Amino acid sequence: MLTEKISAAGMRLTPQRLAIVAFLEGNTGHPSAEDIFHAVRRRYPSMSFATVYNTLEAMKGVGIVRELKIDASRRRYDPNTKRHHHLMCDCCGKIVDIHVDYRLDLPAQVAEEFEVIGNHVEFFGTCRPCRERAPGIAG
Amino acid sequence: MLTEKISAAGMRLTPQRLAIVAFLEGNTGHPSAEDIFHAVRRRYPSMSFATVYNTLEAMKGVGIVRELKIDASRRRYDPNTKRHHHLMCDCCGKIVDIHVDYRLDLPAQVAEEFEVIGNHVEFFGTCRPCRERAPGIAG
DNA sequence: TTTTTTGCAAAGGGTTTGCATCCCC
DNA sequence: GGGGATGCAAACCCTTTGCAAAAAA
Repeated sequence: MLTEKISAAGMRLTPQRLAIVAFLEGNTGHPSAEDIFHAVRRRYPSMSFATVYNTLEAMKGVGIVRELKIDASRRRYDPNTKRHHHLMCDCCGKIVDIHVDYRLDLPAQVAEEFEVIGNHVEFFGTCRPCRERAPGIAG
Repeated sequence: MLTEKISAAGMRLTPQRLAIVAFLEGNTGHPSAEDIFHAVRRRYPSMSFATVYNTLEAMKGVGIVRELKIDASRRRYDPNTKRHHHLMCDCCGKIVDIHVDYRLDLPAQVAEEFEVIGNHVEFFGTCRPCRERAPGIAG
């Protein structure tokens, strides 16, 4: 449970955080801060953007969520911290998880200059619904 | 030359575009719109952000430049359209090109649902200068 | 009680837009 | 000359900040 990770990290368990965590737990939709804000606001009408961003930043720092840079116009958050990658549809923007562990070695020359901690692969292309909706255009 | 690609694409060759292109040609620094704006403005004091963004958007649409999403707080642009990947230093933010052609196959189940057009790998870690500057902290 | 967290509202930074003018082709 | 491109300024969107009030531990 994410809640356990939060208190284990020394973060306080506030109802707002519990609500945010409840929304994120098992969520594979890669929600933005606004998505989270609106979803959580239904239960906590006083919820503010500041709290959403504060909480996400704190959880990010403790490794509970991951910030995705796959969308150029907003940050998205992923509660799945297991190593995985993403595929984004150029047409509808849908983001899909891919659980594959690729072995990606750097050229020796580069490896000398950088100590790699991790990697992330973004695939881009078109999803089947988009292809079927607009054949020859979407792809 | 990028200028040839511009006119070949039916885009007009304005002095502003030539200046932007001159700055981008061979530039491996992954500049942001603001970087481009300031660099070009030295020669063309009337240059506006609108023109920079218009031009980048147009060039992007024609495949002359690529928009990088590696930086969460701003878009960066890469005139290198050859297949390559990037490594970003978590510490100083430096972005380095990696010219490797990885073979990344999707799981069959995913491949049925998505037609992949391309991929991009982001490595994150620490560059040598950062490690030497703050050993044990930076990495 | 102590320290963190919240919520508001305003500010900040990057990007986009509307529109009159300009100028490449 | 015509249609695309420019430049300005304002608007927009997402994110961050300051600070007083509230609440977790």
